Amino acid sequence: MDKQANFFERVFTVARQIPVGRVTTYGAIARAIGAARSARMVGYAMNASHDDDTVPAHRVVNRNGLLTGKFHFDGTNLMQQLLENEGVEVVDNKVVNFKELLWEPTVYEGE
DNA sequence: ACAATGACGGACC
DNA sequence: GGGTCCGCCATTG
Repeated sequence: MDKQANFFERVFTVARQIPVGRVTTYGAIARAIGAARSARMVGYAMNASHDDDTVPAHRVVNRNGLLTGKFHFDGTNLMQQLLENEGVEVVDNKVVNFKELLWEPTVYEGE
């Protein structure tokens, strides 16, 4: 469990650094925590983020800029609503100007 | 310990 | 350009 919390904690730490009105990808976060090939785990960690409301999981999308995780939120379009609320335009479950809004997290150098 | 799964990503067709 | 398959790696059954 400790290990798990550690892994998720890395993801949460980086996710919290995502500026408002900006988005990032699972792969970007994965690299930031030193697990470039664990992009799926990032999404998995996001699933656990429900326990931590300090993690803006709605700002995390896949490499396509598609709101893949929107289905995991309470509402069907809750994720989109949150993004639009922050100024991120979303159309067809996809982030508009995704490339421009894409924010690359800094490498989390814990310890 | 083994097999299946998954909020991804890249390679391949 | 679009659809499909495989690989990654931690979590869960």
